[in-house]
Formats: sequence, structure tokens, C-alpha cells
Amino acid sequence: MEGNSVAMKGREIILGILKNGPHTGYEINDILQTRLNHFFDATFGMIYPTLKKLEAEGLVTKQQVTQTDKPNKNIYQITDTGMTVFQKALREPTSDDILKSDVLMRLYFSEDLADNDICTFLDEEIRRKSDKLAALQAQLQTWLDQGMTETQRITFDYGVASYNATLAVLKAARSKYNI
Amino acid sequence: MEGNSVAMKGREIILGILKNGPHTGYEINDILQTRLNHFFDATFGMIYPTLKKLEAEGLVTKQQVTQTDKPNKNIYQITDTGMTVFQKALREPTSDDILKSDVLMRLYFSEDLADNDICTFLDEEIRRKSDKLAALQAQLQTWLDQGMTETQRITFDYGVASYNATLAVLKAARSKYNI
DNA sequence: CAATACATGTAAGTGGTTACATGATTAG
DNA sequence: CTAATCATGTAACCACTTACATGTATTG
Repeated sequence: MEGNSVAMKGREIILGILKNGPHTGYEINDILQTRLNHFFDATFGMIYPTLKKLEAEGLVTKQQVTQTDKPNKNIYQITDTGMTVFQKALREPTSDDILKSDVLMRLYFSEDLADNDICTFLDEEIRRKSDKLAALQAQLQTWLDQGMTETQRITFDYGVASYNATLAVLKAARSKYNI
Repeated sequence: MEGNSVAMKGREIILGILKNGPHTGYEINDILQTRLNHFFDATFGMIYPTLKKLEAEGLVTKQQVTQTDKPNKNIYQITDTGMTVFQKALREPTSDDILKSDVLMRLYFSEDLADNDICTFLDEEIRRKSDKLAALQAQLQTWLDQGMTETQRITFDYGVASYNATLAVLKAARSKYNI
């Protein structure tokens, strides 16, 4: 039906982040939540087990750091093997993106719903997307200061454009209801 | 961290399609691939087992139809219990949408990639999105003729807007490379 | 005095995906 | 002769998700 390419998964994505310097699981989550949030979802429940597996496979190494004022932490660093694995994955053919929108699904099926309910859905989504757009835009300057590649800029612009375009449709739809 | 709402899954989505009339698994796939394609991914490997579970739970009933010119088929119809389950799910609080973009991921990490490789990624994605946009727009008239609700129109407009906005960013990025 | 930032992990579950298996008819 | 349309299913796998468990220091 489609090509047999396989998307980069948590494994490769964590390797990619580690490629630019050693990090803790907590920091990896932070990067994922702020800069990649509009095209990837991360949870600690995925990050820590993946880091453990990566270490067992020899793709990363762990360094334990004892801290007195804060909890102890584990700093992970990518190995040469890890680097090779990542570089190979990066060059595979790309695969289709995957979008699952619960709100669009509700709208699709909402013919027997009251206008009031539909407006609640729309309002919720407008709020959510506005917040995400604001969060993304808020850290552009920091990102630029810390070093943003040209291709990372594309991912940023993509996010902003996507949020703006979909927000416009959502708001236009919302304005047709007198509630 | 976030609300505890749970998105509608394959189960509820199939019930939703069956709510508007009986269908075979094959037809359900068709609807999903054409009208909901931009916000939901369906495969036969998910549809048939789900239909089986739904039948076991008494939410749908199966009617076997023997055909001579084509393979036999099973027509599924929603039951009253199925209807109740669906209507309840529809009224739950909505949850965040989920986007996983392999291409944006590659772009994010592509600093050590040659311009040539980046262009390949961009071209692939432009092609894919153009095709999907064309496919979506191509069946607007059929959809309107067969009966499109106002809220379904929102999901259509959302798709078109999203494709157009992201295509614009992709094309602008592509035009910066002289390849 | 509550929330947030810092920090790491496990166990159980699940909602799928991928690959395989089968096969007739029709259109180009 | 090839591809597409019609049509249904299973088995194995797996990458996560959800929920739980634990704790300090700082900020408002």
C-alpha cells in the first residue's frame, strides 16, 4: 500500500539529542517539550526506559553525579556506536507523518450534539493551540541565542504556520455560533 | 501534568461510522482513508479485529452476505448498546491532538546532512502533502452531494488550511537551496 | 502553605502495526 | 499481462502509555 520506510522512534530521537552534548533524562524531556513539542510527544515513561536500553546496547554511557542541593542525576553521553546508529537512521527514507486529532474526530461525528457542546470543543481547542503557539514563539529568542540551525528554523516556522492556519479555521467556525 | 481525558480510539470511531448506516470493514476503511485521512490513520489490521471485538461485546451485529461476482462480505450494524456507548464517548472532554512528523524530526537533526539530502526530504514531503491535499479536495463535491454536516465541513477546511500552510513553509524552505 | 523545579525509575497494560495468507473479477 | 478493486482475516510483536512510587529545595 505504502513505502516500507520506518520513522525515527524514541530511540533515535534521544540519540539525536545526545549527539549535541551529554544530557540527563530530565533535560531530554525538557528539550522535547519545548522545541519538538509540535511534532513529537515525549513522556518520562518512555525516556528513562529507552535510556536504559540504549546503555545496555552500548549506544550511550551513563555518568552518575551526586548532588547535595538537588537529587542525584545521571548524565548520558553518546558513544561512537551510538553516533553511527543515529547517522544511519537519519539517512533512511522518510515516512508519512501521523496526526490523531480527537477534536476533529468529535466534530466529524457531532451532528447530534447541541451547539453548546460543539462550542465547548472549539473553545477548548482554540485555547490549547493558542497556548502552544505562544509557548513555541516565546522561546525563539533563547533558541536563536543558543544556536538554531537553518533546518531547525524550518521546523519552527512549520509549527507557527500550522498553529496559525488551524486557529484561523477554528475561530472562523466558532464565530458562526451565537453563544 | 495534563487533564485525564482519553481520546476516542478505533473502537468509538468505527461505532461513529456505523452510526450513519451499516457498512463492511472494507467500506469503513474507505471512509477513513478518504474523509478522515488527515486526522486519523486506519489499517485493516486494526479494523477487522476491532469489528470482531465490537461484535463480541454486543455493540454491533454482523450479517453475512454471499456474493457470486465478488468475495463474500460481512455487513456490520450498530446496536442500541453500541449507540449508547458511542454517544457517551462523544460527550467526554476532548484530549490533545498527537502529531508525529518524521520529516520535521529529520530536519531538526539534519545539521550534518548535505543540502542534497535535505532537499530530498523536502521534496518527498511536498509531494506527499500535495497529493493528500489534492485527494481531499477532489472529493469535496461527492461529499457535499452525499450530505456533509456543518461540523464535517470544519474538519475539511481544517485539513485544507493545514496542508496549504505547511506546504507554503516547505516550499519556501526548498526555494533557498539552489539544487 | 501550595506549587513548581529538580530528578529517576518500574510494572502492567494496550492499542495498535507489520507481515502474512487467500482469491475472484475487471479495466487498461 | 498487470494493476486495481473488492473482500476478510490472523499471529506476532512492540513502542509506548498510564499509573504508581519517592523525595528535596525553592519560590510566591
